[in-house]
Amino acid sequence: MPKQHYQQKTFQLQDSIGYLIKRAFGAMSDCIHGKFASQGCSFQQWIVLMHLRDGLALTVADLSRELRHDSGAMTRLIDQLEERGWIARQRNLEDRRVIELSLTAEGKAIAESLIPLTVNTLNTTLDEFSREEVQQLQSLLRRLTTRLRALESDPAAVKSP
Amino acid sequence: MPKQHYQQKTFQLQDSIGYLIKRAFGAMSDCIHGKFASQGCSFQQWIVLMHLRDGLALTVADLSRELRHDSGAMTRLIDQLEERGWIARQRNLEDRRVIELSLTAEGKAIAESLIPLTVNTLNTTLDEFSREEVQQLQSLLRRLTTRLRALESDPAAVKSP
DNA sequence: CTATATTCGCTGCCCAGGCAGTCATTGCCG
DNA sequence: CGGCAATGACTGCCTGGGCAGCGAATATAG
Repeated sequence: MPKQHYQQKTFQLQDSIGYLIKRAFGAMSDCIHGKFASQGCSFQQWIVLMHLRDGLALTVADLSRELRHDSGAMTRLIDQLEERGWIARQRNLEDRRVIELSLTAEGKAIAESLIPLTVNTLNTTLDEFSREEVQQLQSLLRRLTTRLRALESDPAAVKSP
Repeated sequence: MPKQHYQQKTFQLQDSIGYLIKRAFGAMSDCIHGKFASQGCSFQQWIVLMHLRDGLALTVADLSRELRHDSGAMTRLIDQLEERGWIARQRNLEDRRVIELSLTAEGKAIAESLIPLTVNTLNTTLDEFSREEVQQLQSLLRRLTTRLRALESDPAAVKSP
């Protein structure tokens, strides 16, 4: 029997963690997309460039998993970035199914030039929060996500933690 | 000069509050949409029904604002719910631009029958969290959203809080 | 070695949602 | 009263992302 954080009879949408996260996510998206809109590089495109720069992903499949996207959607995103000359495709010779992605010099420059915009936006947004509060929020969000993914992959985990 | 929660030289995407919220939101969406998928009523449709049931919104414009949707998207959502016989449209006689929405008996029954699914999902998800932690998370998310919206509507608020 | 399964990148199709424009109605102000 | 802006609901158009399916390449089983 799980804890009764919410009761059926008194349930209010506005108190739901899901509602609050959706709201925060929406506000955050509006904010950052607005800032990037005038930069000639969308926020999503920048995220891809940063993943490549930091070695978090090397292939289309990597990026799809990281960004929780369909591989088809990712192909089209990569197409755009390649057209702009920011990334290059090269087929892997050892496993010819794989296409290795790499940043061009121009792509790297664009990616790095936009770091301050993101960092400043985050710092400005969190200006009223103490260091401890930010760490609490990070920790709570990480635990929540971990829990949700565990339940998703193994619903039986509810009773045997 | 805002606090330096993040630095440009050491910035890592994985630590960003934005990244963590997006991840949590995605996991939460997957979880709840999966649960609703087999119920013949999508989660979004249920949200609309609940708003009407609880008087949080009475018109298409209300719902658009509440759910941060375009009025066009909302019109189409309402179309579906009307086709299913869960809500009814009636033109307001005092202001003939407005269409008042109301739940049918069937719509109300569907909405209420799905409350336990949502409440149980939330409680199960948050089972490993203490009451204090849930309240902290709610509070932090509310403050974050408030801050983001304030910055959006009045960027000058950065320097004069 | 052959056959089957899996992975990878890609494509066509569909749907949800945002944008802009329309029409009707209402409010405001000279 | 007349003109004009604002609001509400709705519609076509376009984009982005999910889904299913493809062909090529690789891994694994018999």
